[in-house]
Amino acid sequence: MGDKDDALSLDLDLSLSLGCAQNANNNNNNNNNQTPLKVMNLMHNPPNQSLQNQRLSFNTLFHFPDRTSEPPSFLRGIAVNAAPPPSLAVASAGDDENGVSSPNSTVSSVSGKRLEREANGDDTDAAERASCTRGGSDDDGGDGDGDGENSKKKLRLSKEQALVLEDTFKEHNTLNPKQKQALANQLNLRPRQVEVWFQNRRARTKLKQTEVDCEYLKRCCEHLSEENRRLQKEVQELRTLKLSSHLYMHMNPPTTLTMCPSCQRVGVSSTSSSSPATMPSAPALANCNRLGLNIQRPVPINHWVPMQIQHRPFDIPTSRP
DNA sequence: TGAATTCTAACCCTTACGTCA
DNA sequence: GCTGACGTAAGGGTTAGAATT
Repeated sequence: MGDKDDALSLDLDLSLSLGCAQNANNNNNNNNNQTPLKVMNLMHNPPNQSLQNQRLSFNTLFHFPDRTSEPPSFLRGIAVNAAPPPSLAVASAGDDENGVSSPNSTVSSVSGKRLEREANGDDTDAAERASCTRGGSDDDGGDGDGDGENSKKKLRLSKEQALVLEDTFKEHNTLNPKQKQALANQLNLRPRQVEVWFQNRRARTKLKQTEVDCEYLKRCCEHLSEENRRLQKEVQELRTLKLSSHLYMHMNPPTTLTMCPSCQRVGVSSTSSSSPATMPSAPALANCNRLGLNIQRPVPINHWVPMQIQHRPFDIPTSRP
């Protein structure tokens, strides 16, 4: 019974996928666990697509325009934060030159990678850091981290900054360096801060999407389990029918049985004269049909004709958001 | 032209700080 | 005031594609 096996394998495959989905938070770069998002991407993409294509498909999924476009117009001309006091700015710049954390730089130990980054592309980083602020709302002033001691002091973005970042993220979930720099200038932040914010924002989006995907796959699993049960029941019924039809093999094989919907009697439409007396003949049923009841239900009893089990396409139980 | 190397940007996991109940 | 949970900025490592040699 291949159909039964197919149904079972469907069930099994989905269960395996769900198993991966529930380990979504445990994956890392060194293994190839398929998070639900990746699973969903694999459902829509050929399996040999690269990770880069998956990243691109993320943009496609959320209908983001290309990320080389200019910043949205609403960013222009918005002055969110005031510039820091010159003394602070000078002190910060000086600290950075000495490799000491600035009040706004939360770096306690600047990594070589970070130094690389600053030495190469982000040549304006130091200047940006010198001019960036803690944000307009939480300038408590008493933090006392201007000494750049040991621990990394956490910068809290202001509501205005977060709002602009959020709006920008709705436009593009990734930024090219040009956009990043422009946004950083706009918000008086370092490009690195903008970059980190977008990275964390993408992670949050992905986490939420993972949760949604997990729920979706659960529903799919339930749906397929129910379908599996239904198919198994159908297979059992067909087996029973097959067994009972063996009895008719020893009789003169009528071609069809026809049940009169009005009198519920079954007629044999055959030329054989040995039909049971208890069954009405086909002409008798034809009389019933003349009464306006032309609902005949032929019952094929030739069990050697393969039953066509309709494989329905995988219909989604509920609409996804 | 193809291989090796370097650069860059994105991703991921983790850490640590700030806030709040 | 202390504490644990939670949110989030940021550090560090990895990876893949592009650029360069």
